[in-house]
Amino acid sequence: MSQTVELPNMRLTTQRQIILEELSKVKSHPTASEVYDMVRKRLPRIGLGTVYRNLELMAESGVILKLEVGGTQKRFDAATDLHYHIRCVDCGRVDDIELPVQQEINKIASENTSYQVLNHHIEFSGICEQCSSAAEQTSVN
Amino acid sequence: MSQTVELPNMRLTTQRQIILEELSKVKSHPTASEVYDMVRKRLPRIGLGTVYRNLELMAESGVILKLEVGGTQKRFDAATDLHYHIRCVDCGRVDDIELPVQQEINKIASENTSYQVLNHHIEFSGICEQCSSAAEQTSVN
DNA sequence: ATAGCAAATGAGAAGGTTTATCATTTACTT
DNA sequence: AAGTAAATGATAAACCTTCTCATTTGCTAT
Repeated sequence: MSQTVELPNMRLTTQRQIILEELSKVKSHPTASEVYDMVRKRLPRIGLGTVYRNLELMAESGVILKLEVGGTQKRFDAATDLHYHIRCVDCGRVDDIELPVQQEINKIASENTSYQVLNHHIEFSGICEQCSSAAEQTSVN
Repeated sequence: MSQTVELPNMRLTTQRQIILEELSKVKSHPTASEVYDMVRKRLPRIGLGTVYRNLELMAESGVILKLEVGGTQKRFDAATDLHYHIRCVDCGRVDDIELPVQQEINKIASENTSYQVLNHHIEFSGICEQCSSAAEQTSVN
């Protein structure tokens, strides 16, 4: 069943729908250009600017999540519930990590800064399975 | 007193020394081009590439810290002890935040991922004092 | 001291990601 | 079904970072 998606204050264009659909399909955290590649299979004439514009707009309105994790490119996530991420220092891929959300540390942080604390994100870094086994292969020689 | 700085496997060039000195002077977490501006006051003919190259090299050898926090630019920090950061969502400035380092969560994370966990970083987001009071000014009208 | 050499620099080009511009198209209102 | 503002596609521009290479510089071994 396809549920109607809430896109506040924007028109429901084909492009927007398909961008959101494609992003929702994957569990990875694709970059804008990866989303562009996915969407282009269904809408070959879509412009890269349209993808950027809509990812940005949807992130602003809270429909999706923009991850400003390490690496050069921003990544996007259709799952908006708060969860943490782990990034491979070798290949740059980003995965979710299961870890109870520590909502109480916002409070602790508030007591130690002049900022008005809004949120927090924990990013782990490590080496993913693929890169780990690839490294083993090459070191055995 | 000026202490001799350890720069393993690299020549002690004037440029490197001054880049490190200038970075050590500030408590902020400047971007490469901000470091470039600071250094250029003392070495007007230094190239931007040299600044990037050396910040990268020093980060690799652990002399300084490269922060891959949110926003488009990477930031650098002369303090290499593990500590957390808070970033202003309005102006992008980054400050240290006092918070006991939760080294135990690396272990918890390890039990919930196929990655080999190396490290973690917590980034808070919020609104800094300046932006907060600036917003108050404009809303009172 | 100084000659030799590899490493580092400076200047510029090039690469990659993201944003801006603008004529044309499209979704929505009446 | 017509009108209107928003969105699109194509392209250029902006921006950050990395690369290239001739020249300079720091270091080593005379």
